[in-house]
Amino acid sequence: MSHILLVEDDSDIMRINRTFLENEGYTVHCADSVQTASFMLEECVPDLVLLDVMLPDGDGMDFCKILRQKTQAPVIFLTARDENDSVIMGFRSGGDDYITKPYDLNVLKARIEAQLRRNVKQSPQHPKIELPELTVDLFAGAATLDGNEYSLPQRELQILYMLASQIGSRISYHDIYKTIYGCDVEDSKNTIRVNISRLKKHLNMDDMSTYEIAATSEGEYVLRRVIF
Amino acid sequence: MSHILLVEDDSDIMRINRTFLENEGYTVHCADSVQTASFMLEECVPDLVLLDVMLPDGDGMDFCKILRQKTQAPVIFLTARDENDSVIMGFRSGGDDYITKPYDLNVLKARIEAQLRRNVKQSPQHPKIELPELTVDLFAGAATLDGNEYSLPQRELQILYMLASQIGSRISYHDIYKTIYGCDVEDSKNTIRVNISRLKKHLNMDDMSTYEIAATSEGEYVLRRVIF
DNA sequence: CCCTGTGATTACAATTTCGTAATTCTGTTC
DNA sequence: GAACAGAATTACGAAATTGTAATCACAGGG
Repeated sequence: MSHILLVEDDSDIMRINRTFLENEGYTVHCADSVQTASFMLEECVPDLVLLDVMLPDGDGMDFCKILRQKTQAPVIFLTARDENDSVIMGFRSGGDDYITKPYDLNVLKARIEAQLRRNVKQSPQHPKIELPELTVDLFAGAATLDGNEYSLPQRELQILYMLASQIGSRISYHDIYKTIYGCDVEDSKNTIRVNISRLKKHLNMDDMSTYEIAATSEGEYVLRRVIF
Repeated sequence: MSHILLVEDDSDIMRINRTFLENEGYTVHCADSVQTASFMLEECVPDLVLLDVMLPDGDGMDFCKILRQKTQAPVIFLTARDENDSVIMGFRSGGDDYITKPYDLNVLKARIEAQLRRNVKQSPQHPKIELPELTVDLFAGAATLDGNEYSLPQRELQILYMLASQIGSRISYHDIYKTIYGCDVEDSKNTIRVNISRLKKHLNMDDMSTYEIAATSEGEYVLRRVIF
């Protein structure tokens, strides 16, 4: 279940919140000052932070900025102030929500759930190139062609990625080599040639494939969609 | 230099354009019908297409849609019509510009250059995670930590990518294994552990690094920014 | 102080990766 | 057809990758 870091200097409020949240199934870590909270951050890893704005040894908003460098966990400010300026400052310092005291515990619960929901739905969507019948997934190190998936070694994947990201335009040996290796060498052609050959074999590219890698007479390669 | 595919059925206009463009240093491929143009596409790989809307054997806009599946080269329509509907149709079918006859050759040149410029500036920007003092580049297969660049093997890169994309939140062995291998196995812990150990070594992670990979007592890992 | 369990690291070996070089293929010119 | 050039593929071996298993480190409990 989710871990919540509760930063609050009023011991009554802390106790009430803690009990309530623990009953809801959360693991609660408590701190009553900026210093303690900073220390706790080293120990626990919160999924969400409930942060009082007024703390004995500092401002919750300043703490929020520091916290933001460590985690992207949502921060909900708890405060007595409800002036617009304060709210704006809260959001500006990286807060995700702002609840003014006194508040209903079920409202608190609902807002916590909303924040946690938002955070999980930000599911990892890896960068991918998706063309009809061809995809290139850098994270997975794999590509699909005509419905089949093939995992590819780095060099081949890099080349395919470059070609696919500029489908239909010519890319020189030179450019490919430079992009992949960072520099250029006299005899870069052969290396690229060999790797493209390997790529084609790995992908089972043949006359029936939807795509072909064609070479121009000027030392360039093109990925092209074959239309029958 | 750039290759231009010129599709135009009026032989006078074609000749004039061709001569002019070749003098400007372009390589020009000519076609006088949709069929010829389709055929030429198999031979040449244009960087830009000049397309007459009215062709003897079909509509330039239909051809444009076909062409779009093969290449993202910019398409400039050349036409006598200048009704709004036609212009809109042209853009809708995938065109990038629309020039009405008669036109000044230098205007044509300027528009061609503008399109080609737009296309090169779309330079390849690889997907990257960039945090302060830490970057992860899936394309290059490398990461930087505290100013030093390290190239990483796939497994370690995948793990670092997952951790970095959710800095400060806990990720279970389970999740990591499932994301990387697609399935989950009974004894997934060890594999992940070993790879994280290797990752730390590759990155020269120590007490002085800006980031640390911490394990929780619940079988999870967290990437955290260390604040001194 | 010795177990013991768990996490971290190291060792090892099968496999993969990948640049270089050799060979084959293909089209062009004479 | 021979000769050639350049492209494509194959061959090869050094190096890297990576899952598994063994070992080490270390805290908690008897």
